[in-house]
Amino acid sequence: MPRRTQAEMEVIRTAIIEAVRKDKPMTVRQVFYRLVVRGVVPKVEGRGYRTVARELRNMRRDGVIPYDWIVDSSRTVRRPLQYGSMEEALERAARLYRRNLWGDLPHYVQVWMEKEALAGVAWDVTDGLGVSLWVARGYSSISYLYEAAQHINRALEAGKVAYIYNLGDHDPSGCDAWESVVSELQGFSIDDRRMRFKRAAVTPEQIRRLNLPSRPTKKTDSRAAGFEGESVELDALPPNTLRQIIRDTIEAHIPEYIRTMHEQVEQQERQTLWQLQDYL
DNA sequence: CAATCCTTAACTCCCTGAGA
DNA sequence: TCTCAGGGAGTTAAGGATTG
Repeated sequence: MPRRTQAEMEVIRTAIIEAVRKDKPMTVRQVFYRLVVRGVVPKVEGRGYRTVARELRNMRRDGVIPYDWIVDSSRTVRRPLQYGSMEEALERAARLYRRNLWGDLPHYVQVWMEKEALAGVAWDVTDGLGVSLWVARGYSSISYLYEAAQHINRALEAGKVAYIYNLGDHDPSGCDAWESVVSELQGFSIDDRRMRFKRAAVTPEQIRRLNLPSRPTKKTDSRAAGFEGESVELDALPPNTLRQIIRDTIEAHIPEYIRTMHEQVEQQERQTLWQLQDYL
């Protein structure tokens, strides 16, 4: 494959700016997928992802794209949490106070995502509904699965039924990676009869109903044998549709009156925390 | 039966060779 | 000739097929 001409690169750069301006802040991979869906770059590492990643870096260095339009969610800072005063600590506690919505519900819910790129999109929803979000990053690690299983087991011990939902690509590796999460979590479970696993996206039904853009299934994928049809990226789902799917999935476990009551109690308790400052 | 290679995701730096 | 697109290789965690 010959290298691209400057004119061709200019087309890519224009598409990048357009995509980022519309959906910022985004990860590099999100931008890459946007361009793949639009057919601007191929879905290959070398001439696709890497080109987008490099151009994004250059454009940020050149000041064409602001640094805070692009986020790197794969690297985090560990920094000490410190307060200037007790008032400050109380203020923070009041602001961040969250009452456990699930305490009185008979179900426990976990959401699993295949890739980090869309965790930011999903987090808004899962966080708001008090549900943990687990990002496997392709195939999960045994350590991560064990940790998730500890949370599930605590819920099972409390007599709850655990619902574990998955969002991932509809491709051989994506489906297989989820299968492996299911079997590992079952293996760690103290009672796998009270566990329910469900793929929330991408499902063949969603591909048909939402007319999602597909790509040919990679024949080189060692798991391609036996996989039916075209592959569809989770990224092919519009962000708002993805959020709605997650919201609907979780809210199915929360009766409306419980939620209303919960919000009222939480508000009162937060108020109490604010008032504690008067005693300092 | 163990080693090797390819697959998933998200990033980076370094170097080569083709386009300007 | 010189710049820059793209390939190679690297970090972490895995599974599966093939090779020796």
